[in-house]
Amino acid sequence: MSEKNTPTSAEQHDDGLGIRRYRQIKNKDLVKKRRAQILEAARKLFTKKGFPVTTIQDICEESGVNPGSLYDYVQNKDDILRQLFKEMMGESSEVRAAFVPSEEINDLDALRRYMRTAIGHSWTFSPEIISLAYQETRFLDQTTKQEIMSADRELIERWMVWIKQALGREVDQERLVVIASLLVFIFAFLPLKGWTTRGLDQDKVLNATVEFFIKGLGSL
Amino acid sequence: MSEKNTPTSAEQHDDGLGIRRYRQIKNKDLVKKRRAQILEAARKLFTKKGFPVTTIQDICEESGVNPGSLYDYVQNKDDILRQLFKEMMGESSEVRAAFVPSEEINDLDALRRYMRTAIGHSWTFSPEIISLAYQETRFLDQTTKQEIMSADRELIERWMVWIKQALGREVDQERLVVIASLLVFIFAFLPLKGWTTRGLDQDKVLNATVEFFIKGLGSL
DNA sequence: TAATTTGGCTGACGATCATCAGCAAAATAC
DNA sequence: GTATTTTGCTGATGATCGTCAGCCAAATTA
Repeated sequence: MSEKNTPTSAEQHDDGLGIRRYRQIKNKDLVKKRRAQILEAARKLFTKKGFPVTTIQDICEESGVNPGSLYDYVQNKDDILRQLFKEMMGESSEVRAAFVPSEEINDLDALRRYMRTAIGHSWTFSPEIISLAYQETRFLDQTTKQEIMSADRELIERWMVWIKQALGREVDQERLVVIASLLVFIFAFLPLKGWTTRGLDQDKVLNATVEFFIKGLGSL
Repeated sequence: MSEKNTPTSAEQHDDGLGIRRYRQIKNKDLVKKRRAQILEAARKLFTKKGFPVTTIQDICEESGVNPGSLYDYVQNKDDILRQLFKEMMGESSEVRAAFVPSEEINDLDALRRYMRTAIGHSWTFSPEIISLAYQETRFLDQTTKQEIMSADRELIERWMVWIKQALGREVDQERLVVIASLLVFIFAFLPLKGWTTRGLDQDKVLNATVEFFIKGLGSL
């Protein structure tokens, strides 16, 4: 990633929070608070401008943390992106857990209801996070990248199960994969193209999308 | 965009090809050739690494053009991205023109056939170009960005017409917009997520996608 | 209140990058 | 074969950015 500008610093300590520097901040609550500030600002900026063009100074201005202090709370710029993803992954798997359908999905109506909740949720909750996840992935290390990919895959598999349950019959597996992929894909990417649906109200888009998908299942 | 590192150069000329420098290359064929080299290399690199992290040196290495010479053929780094888009837009509108359906789309079968051609084509032809178009848009100036957006919009409108013709009846306009948008969206973005469909052969994905869409039209 | 610790912040270092001036080499003209 | 134009390329310039050492103030402790 950014191999540049990495002077070697002598006398580093490890505070168990992942920060390495010649001194450590003792007040853990403060560390948490500042780190949260930094990540929040970074999320906003990375989303808007992208990781590489966002400067540490930008982050400092947006978060109110002084450039001199910033390195007391995060390891380096790359670390900020990594932390952000950790947070997101945790968040979104929590969310996903919370959004395991509250009812058994045994018919199309149940599927429809759940789909509406799930899509609606993913659209309103984290448009920018998702955009971040898919656009800035390339700047992450291999492991984090793979985590994201497997999360995606897992989600696809869940939808395959739900769809099959809703239809209540055996279906062509290969087609099922494709459709479930399209579904997850739409979830993730529509926020990115907010301008596509500009002028239409969210609710109508949501309805149209859900009905379209339900009908589309007829191809299975 | 990159407001940095822009020393003012005295005594500039304009060669009518958009290059401004203290001297101009006389051999127009050479200019064309070198520029093509540069753009080809840039396309490859921007696609793989992204615009901001690709350095001029990278482009020089990949293209074989010397860093000292490069500025004889393009204005600056931003210009390279802009040129690339111009090229792509020209290319793709040519392609789109060529792919105006060869037959009247008066029923679902004709639509199905055309959809297969169009999607298949857009998937095989320019996965990386499309990725470029959508991921690096934010680094372009407002005008170029708007060009792209309106090309997209235009395409959506065409599909709205074709779909309506295929169905041969009046349909809910708002839903139609959504579906056409989804279609164009899928066109553009699936190549990006090549890994989604990894392990499945293109042809099956294509079939499943088309059939899914055709069935989905039932929601109109 | 004095001594000590802890955190905020100024200023600087080293690295990289885009850009280009000026010279060497090649090509062309004479 | 010399003179002149045209292109290739070395080397430098200015700007920015990530990173951090070290000084100062505030807070805590004694």
